[in-house]
Amino acid sequence: MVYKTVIVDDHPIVISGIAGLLSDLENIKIVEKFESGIVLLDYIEDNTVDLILMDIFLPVINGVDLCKTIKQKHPKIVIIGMSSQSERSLVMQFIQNGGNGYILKNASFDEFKNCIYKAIDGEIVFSEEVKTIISQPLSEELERIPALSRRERDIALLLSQGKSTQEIADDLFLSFLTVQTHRRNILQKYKMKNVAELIAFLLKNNMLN
Amino acid sequence: MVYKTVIVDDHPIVISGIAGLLSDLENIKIVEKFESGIVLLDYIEDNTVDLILMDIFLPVINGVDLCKTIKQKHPKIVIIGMSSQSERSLVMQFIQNGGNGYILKNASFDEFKNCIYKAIDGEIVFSEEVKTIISQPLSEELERIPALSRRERDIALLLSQGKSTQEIADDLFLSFLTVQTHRRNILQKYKMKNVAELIAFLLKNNMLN
DNA sequence: TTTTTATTACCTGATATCAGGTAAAAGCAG
DNA sequence: CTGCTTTTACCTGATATCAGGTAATAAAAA
Repeated sequence: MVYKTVIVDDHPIVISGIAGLLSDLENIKIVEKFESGIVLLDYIEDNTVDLILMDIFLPVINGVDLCKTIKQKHPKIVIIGMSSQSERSLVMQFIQNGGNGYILKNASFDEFKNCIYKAIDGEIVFSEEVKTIISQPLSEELERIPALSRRERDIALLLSQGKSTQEIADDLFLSFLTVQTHRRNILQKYKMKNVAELIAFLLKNNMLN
Repeated sequence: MVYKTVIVDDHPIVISGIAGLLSDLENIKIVEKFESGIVLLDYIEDNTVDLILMDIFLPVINGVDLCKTIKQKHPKIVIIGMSSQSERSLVMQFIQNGGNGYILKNASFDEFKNCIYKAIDGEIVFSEEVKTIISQPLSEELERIPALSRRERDIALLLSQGKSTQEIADDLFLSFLTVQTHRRNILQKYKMKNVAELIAFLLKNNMLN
């Protein structure tokens, strides 16, 4: 079987580079190249596509939303995201929105080739550097961040569920004033302005649940 | 090379089941079986371990935290998470904390085998059902959830950064009262009690960024 | 073109949060 | 056993949020 492949990138140079790399691959046939996601959406309505390689940073519509939209209508199309630099949360978001893999553009020809074949085979794939990015926080971020105490975690969790100070006090059989103290301590510990920023911070750092 | 493997699960029956499955594999040698994460942490300080298969729902310390702790000191150990049922966010959290793969316990022998070999080979692997779980929201959740309008998204983003109504108004060159209206509309749209719950909701559903 | 949705804006009052200071009892670690 | 951290608790005042209602303009969809 030959996989009909589309490349989407707003840099023509990158398109031709990738096209060159892929031209060697037997069962990958590049049928179209686009510089915009909107045009791609039109195209896949009228044409069969098996594989899409797309830049994540696109004008108008970003890669994550584009991927989501495509997968809703065409779940069988294999979509691999690409970018020059990246960060953990972006990669995870892309995968959560249906992406089948993520490759950094500095990946070697072999990496590209392997990732593409494995993705077609139904796996979720990452290029080497992406793998290290995904499990990065272990060495840097997390060591600097102080942990929540048990009680603080309880309270933060209830805060994330929309509970007020009074409701939390009732839930945990504490005084209103005690919960207030904990709240203040948590905000000070992480130098946050208010609960909104706090919850965002805690969730992004996986410190709740 | 033979991979020294440890199984951690609080159900003895599951341990023996997995041990049985793995006993056929050539270069996988099970050196220990634990029912608790704490004991495992002690063990790996004094012994060489190459591969860990761990249940995610463990007493005392959960699998995600256990994985994080192990990877901080021993990044080279390959860790695969397992559970009977699972949800998207849990799998993503496990991977973000250094996990090399995730398998549902109902996976076939072949799936187990393939995932383990690929993980050892440096890949991040998921069993079939996990893959479907990861990219699920496309069909169910997301269609029910109304989208944020552009302006609402701007405001929600600034809220998640700890900005007050007045600061947001200044940032976006709007009236304080306008921002207040948007805030109320967003809360009503998703039936949230306050910003804390809202931010938690939006982040969990990838509706910010 | 009409209708709907989005964006902008104002007013009021009740309630909640945030920041300041203070402090005692319990639990853990050196 | 003696510090250190955690958890508990109280007081006050300034500021912010939330909920109620109302409404005009602009933009997009029907």
